[in-house]
Amino acid sequence: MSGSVTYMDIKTEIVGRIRRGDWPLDTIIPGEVELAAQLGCARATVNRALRELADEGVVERRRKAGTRVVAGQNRSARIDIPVIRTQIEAAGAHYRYELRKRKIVAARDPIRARLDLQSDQEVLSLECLHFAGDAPYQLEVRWINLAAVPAARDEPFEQIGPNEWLLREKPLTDAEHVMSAGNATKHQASALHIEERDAVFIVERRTWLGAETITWVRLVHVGATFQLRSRNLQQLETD
Amino acid sequence: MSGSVTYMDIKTEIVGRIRRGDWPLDTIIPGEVELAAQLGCARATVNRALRELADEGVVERRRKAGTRVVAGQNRSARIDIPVIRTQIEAAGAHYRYELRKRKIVAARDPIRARLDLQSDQEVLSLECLHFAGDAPYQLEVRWINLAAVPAARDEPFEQIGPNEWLLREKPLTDAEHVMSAGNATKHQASALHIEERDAVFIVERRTWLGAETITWVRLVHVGATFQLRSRNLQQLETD
DNA sequence: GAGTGGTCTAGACCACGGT
DNA sequence: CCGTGGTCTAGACCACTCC
Repeated sequence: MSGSVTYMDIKTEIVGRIRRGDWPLDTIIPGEVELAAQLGCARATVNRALRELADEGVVERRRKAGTRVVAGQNRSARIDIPVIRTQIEAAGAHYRYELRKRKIVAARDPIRARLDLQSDQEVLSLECLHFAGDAPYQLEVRWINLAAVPAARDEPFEQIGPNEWLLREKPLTDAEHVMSAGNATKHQASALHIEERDAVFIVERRTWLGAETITWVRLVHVGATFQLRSRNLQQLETD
Repeated sequence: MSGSVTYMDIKTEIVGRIRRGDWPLDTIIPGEVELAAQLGCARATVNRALRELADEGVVERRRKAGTRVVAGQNRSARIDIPVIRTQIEAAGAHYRYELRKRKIVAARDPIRARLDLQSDQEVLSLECLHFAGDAPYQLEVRWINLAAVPAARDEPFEQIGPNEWLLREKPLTDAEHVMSAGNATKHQASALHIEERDAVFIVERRTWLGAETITWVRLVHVGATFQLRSRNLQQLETD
């Protein structure tokens, strides 16, 4: 019996064959039934291995057509957008939060579109600053859809940031992130204690609960000190 | 029998319960066996649903301890780093490639460390420019580990960019991306036809084949026109 | 129409990790 | 120790899609 063949074994074996050149790009690899026979395991095990490889972008699968090698074509990466307090404290710095603005307004056009609102519904407009030690780290400009999150109307956001508050109060089902670079505006520069036109790294996030848009936020970071990292490990055995 | 319960049904149901507040943050939800009984399906089906939810960061699983709700804590997003030609052509623009520099050198320190080289091994240093129509779109500065990719020594890279060439020639098992914002250096500004200190969006990528580092590349984009997007859909039914 | 992946099931054994 | 998740199996039926 000698221990079963695991789905990890199969992934390693298949990536190995691709790597060795046995299965060049665009090759249609053998079907699940045949692989199961070759490798001496159940089809379900092969299926799990191939499903994960497809998920990682190594192969592409289509019914009837089979499984095709596309390794490397789809450069997809998984990034973690850090929770600000966690990130700052992980770096060993003291985290401080400051509310700069809090105002209930009728949604005008750029915001109305982003929150997907029909009429001039009320939204909560917030501006906050997050510090790492004494240095400003992130400027947060946020709009919250009050129709979706009525409880936000009574929350002062003086002790707790809207990010953490929303995480606690409101589950979410869906998120969109847009990352870009920009030159600091006068306003951003003065808030972040940098020079005007210094580079800033901007993350814009929209979140939904079902079909309802909850919030839109622009997170502005000092470009010189901020990075997003991703590492996709295949966890292959050494050979 | 009324059609089986699918793992998707289970995911929807569980996210629904979390959303409705039945299972607040940090709740330990029922075990697989019990859920299978409740929902009328096999344990394997529940397992698949929970495994995927864990993968998406909605819950956290530990043997013996059970499955805990952590929804929203881990903001992870999947982004696709576009293949430059595809991206430009998808936008309806003409793609043009230009080689600006090609040189074989002994790896000095910043590069040696990035490529994880032991001694002063030879590396291929390249600089290329990618155009969308007439406008420079991306400046590519790349080093290739010649020990790992000897064939690159004989490739002129005049007709084909190193990105596309490497994708064809060399599989990869692992990739790391670092994204940041910066102010254009004089060199970058002149290459990209922008002003010095204009914001640039920088993606740095390292790739590996097994334990061997293949290449390190810095991709510099005009900040005002470049974005990375991600959208994590939960694909829940409307309710 | 027929072949391939997509999924469910029922049962089994294993491995990790709280107690 | 022993409960929980982690995985494998063997078999079955279904759904998509290419021919």
